[in-house]
Amino acid sequence: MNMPTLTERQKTLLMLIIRDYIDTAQPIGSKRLAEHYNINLSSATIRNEMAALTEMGYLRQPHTSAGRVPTEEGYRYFVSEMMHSAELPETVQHTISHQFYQSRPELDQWMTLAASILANQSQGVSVVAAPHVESTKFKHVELISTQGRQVLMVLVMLGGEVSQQILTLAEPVAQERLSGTAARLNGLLVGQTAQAISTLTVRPDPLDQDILLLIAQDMRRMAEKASGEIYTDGLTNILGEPEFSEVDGPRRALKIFEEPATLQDLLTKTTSNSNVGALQVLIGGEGEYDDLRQCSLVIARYGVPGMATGALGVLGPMRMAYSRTIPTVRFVAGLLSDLVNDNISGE
Amino acid sequence: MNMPTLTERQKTLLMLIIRDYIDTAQPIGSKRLAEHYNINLSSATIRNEMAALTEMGYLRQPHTSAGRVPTEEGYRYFVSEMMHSAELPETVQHTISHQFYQSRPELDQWMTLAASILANQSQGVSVVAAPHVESTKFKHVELISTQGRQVLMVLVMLGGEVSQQILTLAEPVAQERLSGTAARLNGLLVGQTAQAISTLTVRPDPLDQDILLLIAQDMRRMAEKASGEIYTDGLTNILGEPEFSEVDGPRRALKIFEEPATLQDLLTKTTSNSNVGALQVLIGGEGEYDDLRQCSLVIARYGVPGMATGALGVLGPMRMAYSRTIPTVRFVAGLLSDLVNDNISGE
DNA sequence: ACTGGCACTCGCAAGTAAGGAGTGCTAAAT
DNA sequence: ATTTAGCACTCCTTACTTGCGAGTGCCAGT
Repeated sequence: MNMPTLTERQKTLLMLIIRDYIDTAQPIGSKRLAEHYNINLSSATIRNEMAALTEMGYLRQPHTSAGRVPTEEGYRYFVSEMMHSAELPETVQHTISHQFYQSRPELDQWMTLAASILANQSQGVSVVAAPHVESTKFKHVELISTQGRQVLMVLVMLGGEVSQQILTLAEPVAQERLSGTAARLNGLLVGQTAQAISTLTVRPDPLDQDILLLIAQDMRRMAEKASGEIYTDGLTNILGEPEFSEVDGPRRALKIFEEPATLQDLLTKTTSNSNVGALQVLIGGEGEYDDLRQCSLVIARYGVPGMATGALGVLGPMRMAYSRTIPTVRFVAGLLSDLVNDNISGE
Repeated sequence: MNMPTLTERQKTLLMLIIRDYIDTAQPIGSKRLAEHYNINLSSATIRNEMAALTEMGYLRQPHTSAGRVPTEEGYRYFVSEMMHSAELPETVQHTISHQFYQSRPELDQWMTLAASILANQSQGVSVVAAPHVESTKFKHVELISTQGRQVLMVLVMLGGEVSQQILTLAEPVAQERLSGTAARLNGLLVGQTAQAISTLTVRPDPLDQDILLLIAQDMRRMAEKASGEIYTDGLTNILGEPEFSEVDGPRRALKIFEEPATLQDLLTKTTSNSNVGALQVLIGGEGEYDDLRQCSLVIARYGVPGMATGALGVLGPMRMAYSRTIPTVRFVAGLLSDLVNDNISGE
């Protein structure tokens, strides 16, 4: 795979071909190209250039005498060229922002909305992973006797997340004793991680130790759960695409969405080494993900590094509308970052 | 559509044909039938009976000279005949129960598990709607000052559900005053519905009234949200079915799953007039749901009537494995009913 | 360096023919 | 009266041709 420089003309031609192919899903011929776009070139010249581009690995012929189709390498070139120039129209930006700021200020509302917007704008399948709080730190615990041996435990984290759980104790405990335990633990645990908490020993009341362990356990569970929440939308969008109607390609691609673990893994792994705000485009599974061979994935990480980050992206056919998808993903990622940021600093 | 009685032989034949068609997805001919199953009849006799069954509307010929295929009416007969006899094998029952009782005792775990089991057993798409608490009644409120003007409000319902929310007040309020408000409201509101609460007026502290309104609002929101949660699994199962690979049938059917509102509507409407435990089979959309024309839906309501009920079901091609799906849906519905029941009475 | 022209390739659509599965009907057999 | 064997008929399926056209590569001319 050599990487020679393209002449300006070859570049223009390549971009045209790919754009056209993305629209029509059909091999692009030299004649068609010469007629539809007013480049002052004859089909013969274009043929020569096409031959060169094919030689270089950017284009491919489905069969001896058919038009050209972009290769994965071709798409990569296309994307890298287009990446910086693409911006979402201002009106669209406003519409999207508006939707976010007028929705209820709750995480799952935002996630659902983000998934919906991504799917609609890109006409692909969207995936949004809820922000994962990177260091869950204790802030406050409250113990409330509700009925008999049952106690409601409310746990507040430094990030602002709250978890509640109903405990069933071995024997009834009076509210005063519970309050004492809570007060002592609050004094002791502020700012600690689950890890640290589980190694502590506390004295006066044996109940304290029990509750402490439950707190550590619940904090670990939260960390797990928060990172597991995945929102998705637009599953039906890609079913209509021609490349999916033939073989069982869609099954293999959609299978990924049925296994949250795999998906989660994919999102975190591919974006873990990239910064928030940076955007990554995986074309054709990049040789690693076999189930995504015919697909492309545009993903980005969002959130506040070191505090809470998540990932979001769009899956589509390799022939996806990158020029629409990429700016949308970037914009929504930025928006969510802002929201997460507001949320953390505000609470 | 006349509804004549079938002879015993016609009945046997019809059942055989449908069962075979469900397996093979191909029109069933008289010869094949005579050879594969050892009924002591010649193909000619079978042909006569088939003609009769066709006449009565239970079978259909795709074209003049092809085998027979069941009509919707045929499937209905099949289902109604099979309904009572079908039981899930004990070993399977145990396996499933086991999975439930060893999972974490949380609602969303159960829902996910139920969806997963239904999808796997039936090889269709499963839908599980979380139980909707029919009368959300107040039990307890707790107000905890966390930081500055921010207050954590924890709301416990009679059914055992808990909701927490962070309020931002106009000005900082001391914990003592919050506790006073909480105590007064707790005394006043126990057992009341959101509806009733929102009409009350409370005196001593103006803060009381504000909090009261927030409580009512939060209770209404909870009621909404609880009924909206839908879990689904096995979306890719039906993509492999031959009836979906041709036209855009799958798109139309799967579209339903993209709009939670529609789905919710379908589940509640079709099961609202049936008792918990009763099972309903919708074949071919029953003329009402156009998007489901080629599909069947097996649904059941579960839970404790008057307290909390939900719905669950399986969507598949009309040619679905009813003999497996129906008992599974029934069994899982029963299981979830027990779990909901335990949950309500236990807390 | 570009373009017009030309021979060539090969997929695609339409048309044709053979094959076969399945049917309905009739007449004979039980 | 019911079942069965036989037969003519229908019409889908498959395979095989054939012609067309889009597209190509290359060469010679501008």
